[in-house]
Formats: sequence, structure tokens, C-alpha cells
Amino acid sequence: MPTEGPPALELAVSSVVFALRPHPETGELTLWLPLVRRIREPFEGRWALPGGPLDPHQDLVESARSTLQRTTGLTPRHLEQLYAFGDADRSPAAQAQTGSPTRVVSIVYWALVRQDEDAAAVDGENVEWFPADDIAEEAGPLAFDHDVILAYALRRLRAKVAYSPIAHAFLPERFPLAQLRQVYEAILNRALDPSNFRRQILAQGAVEDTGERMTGTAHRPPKLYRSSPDRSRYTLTIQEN
Amino acid sequence: MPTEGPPALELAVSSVVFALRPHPETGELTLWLPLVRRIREPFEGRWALPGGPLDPHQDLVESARSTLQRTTGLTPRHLEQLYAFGDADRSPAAQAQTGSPTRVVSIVYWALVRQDEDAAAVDGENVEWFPADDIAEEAGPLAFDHDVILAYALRRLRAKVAYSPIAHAFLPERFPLAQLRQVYEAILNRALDPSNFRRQILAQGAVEDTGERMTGTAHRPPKLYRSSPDRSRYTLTIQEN
DNA sequence: CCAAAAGTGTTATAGCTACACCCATGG
DNA sequence: CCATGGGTGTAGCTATAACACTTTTGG
Repeated sequence: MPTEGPPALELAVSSVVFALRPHPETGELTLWLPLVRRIREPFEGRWALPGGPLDPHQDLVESARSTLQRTTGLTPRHLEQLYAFGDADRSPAAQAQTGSPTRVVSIVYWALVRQDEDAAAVDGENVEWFPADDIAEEAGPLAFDHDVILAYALRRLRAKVAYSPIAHAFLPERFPLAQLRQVYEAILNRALDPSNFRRQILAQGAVEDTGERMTGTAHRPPKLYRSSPDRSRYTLTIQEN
Repeated sequence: MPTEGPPALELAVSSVVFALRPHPETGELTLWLPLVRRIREPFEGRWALPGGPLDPHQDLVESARSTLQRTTGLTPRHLEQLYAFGDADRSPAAQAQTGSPTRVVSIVYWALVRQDEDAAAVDGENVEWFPADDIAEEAGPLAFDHDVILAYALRRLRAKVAYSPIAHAFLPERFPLAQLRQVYEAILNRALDPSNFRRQILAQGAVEDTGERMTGTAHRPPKLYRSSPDRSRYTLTIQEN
């Protein structure tokens, strides 16, 4: 039975962490993210985005960073604020379960994990990674409104890739262009023409030739590029089909 | 002298409200926004964005809406979350002045006021509107980090105009294309070619012909358009000069 | 030498810029 | 009938989509 009076106001910071890994079935590169199993009410046993209450001494982004370090062992370079979710009725189950009405405002960040950083990922006790597009089947409905948050994050990522060089954030310092194309293909879930992709990226000045080549590949060794600094806004025309 | 222990955590909602009005000197249409003069410490006497503490029973957007209604008399249709500002050292002056360390996290919305809504604007006791680009000279440094927030809001507005039909939010139900162009020109601070602008907008399907014409103008009466529904993403190529 | 990926060239098309030009109205 | 803003047409240019083609490696 809920008590009257002003509900407690809590501020939490959560993160949607995207990494690129091969899909277990198709083998295609695809988006994965880590979820944390809740070990108490509300939503005990359900999967949730990694996060926690805001330490009043910490910056928002620091809070996201330390939670990620704790849960996944990762410290992603790319960490960006996504949205603040804070409707008054956001967590009705919380009220039902605890009996005390608690108003939770979550500030959500999204992180992009570089392929070379991803090697450091360790799965904690109640932490597991899932392919982003299989969450519904494999991780059931998520806790709180995290399904909505995840859908929003995916939509933003797919939109932003067209007018910002964020895709580069998935790659190490130096990389062949084919890998950058694979990142785009994984995010957009669509094949891109290799030759036209190359031309567009080079025309944007989004990357610089390092002069080096990747060794040890089958077939012709590709040139290695590095992403250009300060190129904060560009346009990629994404073909419709 | 600051006390030790966990600082209090406060959650505030503020808004950057943009309306288009003629510039007092040049007469050109330009961006204006309302500021509120602070009547107590910290930053007493300085201008600040309209806002206030979050009522735990209210949704975030409702909080923004009711503050705007109270201060400006407006209820803008377009109200969108901008960013959450919440660094731990965001309001150092607050700590110095009050002696008690208070951590304030502000969730900032931005609003776009339709020209026909703008008529309802009333200036309150400590509320005044300023041309956005003259804030620095006319309203001194703003309270808290509101200068930073305002600069961010302006940057976002100018960028977003290129890939989203938000400019329409400044106009009433039906409008001639020349007015839409003037909105773009005011936001971007740059003249656009009328004939090419028309073609681009029509090619995007961003507007529909209503079949009506505006009456009572000098010269040829322009067609009236209405903005198309569900056209959430489009591309305008903005000429460089 | 063959397969496969890296990388270049080419053609048709679409969209954009710049600007000439016609249209319709109030004065 | 003129000035002015509304609106259309068009030539030159640039970028893109589609795909043929050459290069370079490992096996």
C-alpha cells in the first residue's frame, strides 16, 4: 500500500553499450550489447541496461564510465549522452513492489566499443552480451522501460551514422577501408557497394592514408587508413535499397 | 564554509525558447528568446533560462511546459529535450554563496514558438525577450552555465534544420513558401535562393499545396502550403555561402 | 594459374547552382 | 503600366549508382 506525500526522487545513470561481433548463426558482423540480470525487486531476474544511482560527487559521464568498468571491464572511448528518461509513471512496478512510490529519472548514455578494446571485455556474474536484434527473443522483455530505451538508441545510432563519423569509433587507430564498410553494413544491416563507399569516404576527407598496408591477409593487402581529426560533420548518402 | 557529507541532489528542468521576431535594428527576422531575472542567490540579478525544480509528480516535459506557461504565457507546440547538464562542479557559486554544497542536474528542453502562438506572449515582472545573437552584450553573462547551454541549443537548432523539418514548427497551419524560406534564413543567418529553395522543399514532399492563396498582399498572391505529416527525416542541401 | 579481395574507370542519371524569364497583383 | 515579389524553365556542373575492369596477393 503506497504511502502519501512527495515520492522520493532518484537519479540513475545507465548505458547502452554497442560492440560489433560476428553473429553466432550467420557469422555476419552485427551489433551486440551487454545486459545485467537484476538480482532484486523490482524486476528481479529480468535483464536490464547496466547502470546505477548517481554518486553526488561524480560527473554524469564518470558515473556511466565507472558502472561500465565494474560490469563489463570495459572503458569505451566513445561515450555520449543519449537521453534523459523521467516520466512520472516510468517505473510503476517499483511502486507496486516496494510499497513506497519512487520517482526515478534515468540519464542514459550510449557507448561504442572499439574492436581492439572489446578484447578486454569480461563477463561478470550476472552480465551477458546479446545480439541487439535478438534481444526480444533471447532476453525477454527487459526491466523498467529499457526496451524503449534500447529501441531509441538503435534508431539514433542508425540515423547518426549518415551525418557523423561515429562509425569510426568501432575501429582501432588504423584500419582498412573494407573494415569501415563492414561497420556501416553491420549498423545499417545492408550491403554497400565497395567501390562507391570508398569514393564517398575519401571524398569526405573522413580518413587519411597512413602509407602502410595490412599484412598477413589472404589476397591483396589493403592500405591502412586512420580517421581524420576534427571532421565532426559530414554527409554519407545511403542508398535506399 | 561548506559542510561535509553527501551534497544534496537537485533536479531542475529549464528551457530554451526560440521565437522569430524582427530584429529591432535591422528589421530582419531573427531568433529571440525569453530570459528570467534571478531574484535571489546564487546569481541574483543575472539573467537565466526559465526553469525550476522538478515536481516529483510531473513528467519532465510537463514541468518544462508549466514553467513556460507561468513565465511567458506561452504553450509552444514544439517542445523537445535538448540535453541533461549535470557535472558535479556545475554550480560552484551556489556552494560558495549558500555554504551548503548542492549538486544540481538540469534537464534542458528547447521550444519553438509558432508565429501565431507568439502573439499570446506576455512579459512577466522579471521576464524579458532578447535577440539570441545579442545575448552576450545585452544580458551580460548568464547565471550558472546557461551561456554554454544557450550556445549548444543554437548550434543544435542550426544543424538540425538541415536534416529535419523543425523549421516548420515556427509557422502556423498554412503558410506561403517565402515565409518558410525566411524562417530558414533567420535560423541560418544566410540568404537562400528563392527558386531553388522552393524546388528543394517541394521535391522533399515536406509541404502540400492547400489550393488556397494568401490574400491582401501587395503583388502576386502566393499559394498557401501546409507541412506534410510524418515526414520525420529529410535532407536539405544548404549552400555554403 | 586460379580465386578472391583491393582498388580504378566509366557511363547514365539525378540533383544542385545560378540565373534568365514569365506571371499576377497593388498602386 | 510599372515595380515587386511569386513562380517556372533551363544550361552547366557535380555527385551518385551500377557495374565492368585491372591489380595483387595466397594457395
